[in-house]
Formats: sequence, structure tokens, C-alpha cells
Amino acid sequence: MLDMEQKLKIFKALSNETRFLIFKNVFTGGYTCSLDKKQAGVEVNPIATCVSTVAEHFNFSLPTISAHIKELKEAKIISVEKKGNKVYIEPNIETIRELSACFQTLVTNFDNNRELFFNDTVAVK
Amino acid sequence: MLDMEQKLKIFKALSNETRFLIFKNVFTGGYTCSLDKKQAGVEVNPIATCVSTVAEHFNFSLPTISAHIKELKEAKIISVEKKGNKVYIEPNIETIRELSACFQTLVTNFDNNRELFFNDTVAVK
DNA sequence: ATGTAAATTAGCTAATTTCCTAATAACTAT
DNA sequence: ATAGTTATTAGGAAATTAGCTAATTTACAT
Repeated sequence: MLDMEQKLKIFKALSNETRFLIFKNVFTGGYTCSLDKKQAGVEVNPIATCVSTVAEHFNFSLPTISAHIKELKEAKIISVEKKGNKVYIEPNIETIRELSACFQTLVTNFDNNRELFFNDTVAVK
Repeated sequence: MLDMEQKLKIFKALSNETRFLIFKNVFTGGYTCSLDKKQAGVEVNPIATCVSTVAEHFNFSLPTISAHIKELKEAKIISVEKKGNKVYIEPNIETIRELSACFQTLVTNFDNNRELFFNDTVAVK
């Protein structure tokens, strides 16, 4: 279960447009490029990418993109793995699964409570 | 459908602890109090509350809480309705429903893509 | 009318965030 | 060993955010 602190970190991470776009493209494989595939003998998730490849998609400096990626990592919505001198970035689907479940629960509970309140036929013990 | 701009507003709104707690309690009815119910002849959602009642739960000034509520409203995750000299605050479940659907879609698509990639039996035309 | 309650606006400060460049570290390739 | 690539760290400037008090607006109650 995600505690409040981690939820706050996730929302903060996703509240910045650059980070949001990095997140989106890491999840959909939008940044995978030949550069990454060329690295021989490296086994990674086929949609993984690396910091400098991500940076190519933005008009921001590499250190700026590196810092954004660090924040996404600390929110645990992506994960990184160093192989050679590259840092490979992958989606962390488990955290997103948990967040998705939180929202679903919120919606379901809300609907149930509304039904409880407005439905005359509910029997109360 | 929520566009990126609105998603960014929602994540920003929920990234601050005070706003997160206001949001949480507006959705779960945590702030409803006798003060609100005493107001005769006013028909509101039974879990609605008002700005000053929310403010009672925090060690921040009323203007500060009012500004936080404004931000939650502009992210369309709560809605407000003025009745008399009070502003009643209610959950905006539709936006949360949409956001929940977005995360579900993300998870589902991710799982499908992974299956597509790793399942040998997939026939490619 | 006058006073009280609820909320917002205005104007300000302190803290945080977001960006940069320069320097450093770690690894690869020649 | 030396040069090149990838990434992070450090330090600083500009912009934004989060808080405050004081003033104002709007509605209710006497």
C-alpha cells in the first residue's frame, strides 16, 4: 500500500510537464532509439531508454533531465539500472498499479456511500 | 477525456500535503460538522462542508485554506457552490472517475504490450 | 442601520523549484 | 595511458509557491 508521503511524491513528480512527458514516454516506449539498441551484449527491457536519449527530446540540459529522472525514480514510478556507463530507465508498473487501485477504491467507495445514503431499501441492522 | 494540462493541474493540486488532506476529507465526509447542518433550509450534499469548517482542521489562516480550496477547484477535483454567505464544497467525482480510468488504461495497455512482446504464439500478419 | 460571520483579494516575505554552467566521476575505446 | 561518452554533483540565478496580515466584499442577524 502506498502511504501518503509516497503519494505526495508521485503527484509532485507528475505535476511538472517535462517529468510528465518523460514518464509517459518511458511507459509507452516513446524514447527507445537505435542508440540504445546498438549497445552490444546488453540485455534490457525492449522499451528501456537511457538518460541522454531522453535528454535528446528536450531543449533542456542533460543535468536538468538527469535531475528530473532522479525525482521520478524517488517517486518509484520509474526504475533505473546502471549497465556500463549508461543508466537504463524502465517503467515501474507496480507503483502505477497500486496508484490505479487507490483511485478505483476511492471511486467505488464513493459510489457505495452514495447508494447507502440515498437508497431507502437498505436494511440497517 | 482529461488533457495533459488538466492532468498536470490535478497532480499539482494533490502534491501538497494540506491540499491532499482537504481533498481526502472532502471525499470521505471527514469535515462535515454540526455547524454546517444547523444552517436551516439549506439543501446540500450530506458530506458537503464549507471553507471555514475546513480551516478549523488546520493551523493555517483562513486565506491560506481558501487559496488551497481554489486550487483544488481549478483542478476540477472538488466543486463549490455559494449558498448564503457560505461556500459549500463537494467532491467532483467525475474528474476522479476519469483520472482513475486513465491509470487503468495505462496499466492495461502496459500489460497487453508486454504480452504481445513476450508471447511467441502471437501471429503477426 | 449596525454588527457579525464567511470568504476573497492584495501585498508582502520566506522557502522551494527549475533551470543553467562548470567540475567531477565512472566507464569505454583507442 | 589518453581521449571520448555518459551521468551526477555543486553552486547559483530566476521564477514560482506557500504562508502571513490587513483590507474588502457579501450576506446574515439584530
